[in-house]
Amino acid sequence: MGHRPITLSDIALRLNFSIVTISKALRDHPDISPKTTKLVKSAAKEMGYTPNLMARGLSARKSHTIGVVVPKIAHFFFGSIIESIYKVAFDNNYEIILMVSQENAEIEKKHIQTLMAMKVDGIIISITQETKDYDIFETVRKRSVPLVFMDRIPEIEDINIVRVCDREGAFKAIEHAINLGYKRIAHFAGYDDINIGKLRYQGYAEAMEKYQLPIHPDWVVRGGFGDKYGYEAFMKLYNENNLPDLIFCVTYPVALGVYQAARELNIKIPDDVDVICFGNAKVQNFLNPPLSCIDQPTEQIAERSMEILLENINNPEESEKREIIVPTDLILRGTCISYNKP
Amino acid sequence: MGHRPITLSDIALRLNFSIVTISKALRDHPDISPKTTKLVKSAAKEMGYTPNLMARGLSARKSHTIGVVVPKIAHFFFGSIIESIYKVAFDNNYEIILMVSQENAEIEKKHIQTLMAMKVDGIIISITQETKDYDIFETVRKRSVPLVFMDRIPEIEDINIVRVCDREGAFKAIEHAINLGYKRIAHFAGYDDINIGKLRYQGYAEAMEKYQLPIHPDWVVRGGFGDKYGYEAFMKLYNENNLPDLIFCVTYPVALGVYQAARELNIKIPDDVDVICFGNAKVQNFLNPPLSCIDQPTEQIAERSMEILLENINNPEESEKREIIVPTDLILRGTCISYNKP
DNA sequence: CTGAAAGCGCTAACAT
DNA sequence: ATGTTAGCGCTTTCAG
Repeated sequence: MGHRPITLSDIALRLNFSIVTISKALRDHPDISPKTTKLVKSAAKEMGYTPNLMARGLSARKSHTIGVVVPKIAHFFFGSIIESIYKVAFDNNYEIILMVSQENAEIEKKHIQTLMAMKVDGIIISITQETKDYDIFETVRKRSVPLVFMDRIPEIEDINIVRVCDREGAFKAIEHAINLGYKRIAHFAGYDDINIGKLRYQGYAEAMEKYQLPIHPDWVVRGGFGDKYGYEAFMKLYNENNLPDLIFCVTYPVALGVYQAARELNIKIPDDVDVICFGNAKVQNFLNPPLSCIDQPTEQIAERSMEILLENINNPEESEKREIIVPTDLILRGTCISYNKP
Repeated sequence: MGHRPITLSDIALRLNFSIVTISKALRDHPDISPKTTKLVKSAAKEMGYTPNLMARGLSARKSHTIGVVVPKIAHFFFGSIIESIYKVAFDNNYEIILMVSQENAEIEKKHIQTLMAMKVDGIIISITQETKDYDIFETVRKRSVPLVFMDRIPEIEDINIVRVCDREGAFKAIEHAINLGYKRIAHFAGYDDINIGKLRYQGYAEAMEKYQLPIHPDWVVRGGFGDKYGYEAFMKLYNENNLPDLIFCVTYPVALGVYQAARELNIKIPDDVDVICFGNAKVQNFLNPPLSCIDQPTEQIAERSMEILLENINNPEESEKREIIVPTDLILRGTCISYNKP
């Protein structure tokens, strides 16, 4: 069965034109007369022609393909971002080559190399939590492959960045809580050697300082970004008999861990301990009580990243680097909406 | 500053070998002496050589690339499957080209065409809810591109299939509930013109019949697979004053909608109405009460799909089609674990 | 408007 | 063990 795929040459033979004419006609090149163009296109369709994108890319030195590297994918934040990136790419006639680094810096490096080997026209990346060696990004720059960092940003100079305003988002949330009447506010803070961990803590700290509230050191619990860590952190404070009135979680999985621990300990949210977190996910609506949060507009992050990348692809010269900071929104649901502590 | 990428020819020039020798050495071809191989490899590394995968693919007629098409991605089930597919691909030195059809049959068709144009070595697909026209799959077959259908299966003959045993999974869940003492069991059933909708209903119906329980027609509510539909279906039964003792939801988002409606109506789960659903997601652990479900082992689905596809890629001749049915597990958490109705 | 020539970077056959 | 020849399918000059 496996008929050899139809090529330009097949169409050329059939129509008694040269390969070049066929190639041009198919791409609506102004050289070719409308009549010929029409003829060629209909023949191509009839014969079931599909262009060979590898050949086209090799010849044209342009793959019309964008590489995207993210740490994981079965996660609401990245899942939404990726979905939006795909939409923008589709609208702009680009294909996406998605790579998943699995939070592993080695794999990440390999993926970037593969993407360059595939001759993608540009790369969007959210780095892993453990990425410390930034040489590979230097290599990318040397090869002049346009590059945009998204959300998880390394500390290097002169790069394109799209991120949420973590500091301000955290600040707004804590200020809101303080205005409600909260004073005893803890922060489950992740690590501080990654930008989101550091900046969210800063926002928290600034708000506390502005209203002259003490930051109890035991209430800034570090350790991770997942539900397990949220669970353990809550248990720790509980066992130390040191529960605060409100917990600000660095990510929503951390808040999930808090919900779980609270349920097991029969501690009521929001009455006994209230919760708010950074990061929005649809499922927060279905928790009991629905979880309030600082929303990171994934669609905007994706769109702006693609926008800058496409700009860089189309103007390889004008290489002024951009830093886009997307604003956050406070989304109030069933937590952190009133203060009713003794 | 955009140095032209290093090619085989650059290395050949430097080492005074022919291009072919370099090419072979880099791929550990037995023709080449170990000494030369070593020399070439170190030179390549030093010069920062990266192979051009488009050129290699064009020449070798093999892209070492697999196309994957799914309806969506920011969804736990597909997200997990994709993540596993990426892992298997990585271990087997294949790259994944992921396409998202957004539940749109037109886009799906375009994606499949693009994948063929990119000369992927094979395709794994989960079709959209609205895919009715199966011509494109015939085209894929004609071009002898290996193809595996995963989870969402069209009704055509002689294809590779990997899916969960929906019927049996549903049956097991309902049987479990009946053994607990449940009799008044409703089913929020999605649509029945897609395999998962039809088969899950069948499992439900068979269990009810086996234990000679009546299927109240009003209790089989059709309409969709999302949380909105779950919410509305619950509200409908409530307004009709016709709530059952247990609701079996066709997907977990439907169950989320039920949780939301119940909370708003102040109806207690599992005491007033109990719930179980098809489909597992981590977040179910964090609901109150934690939601029991029929687990679809995403890792296995992904692994088996890749396995069959790779088999087909490596033995293009032996084209006997396979149908893999992956077993489900009943995962009991905080719902559907006891019967305590009046 | 059309086409002939050259080459993108690589690999597979066939020498040597 | 190494090299020569011939493409893969397409696009980009450049001539007609």
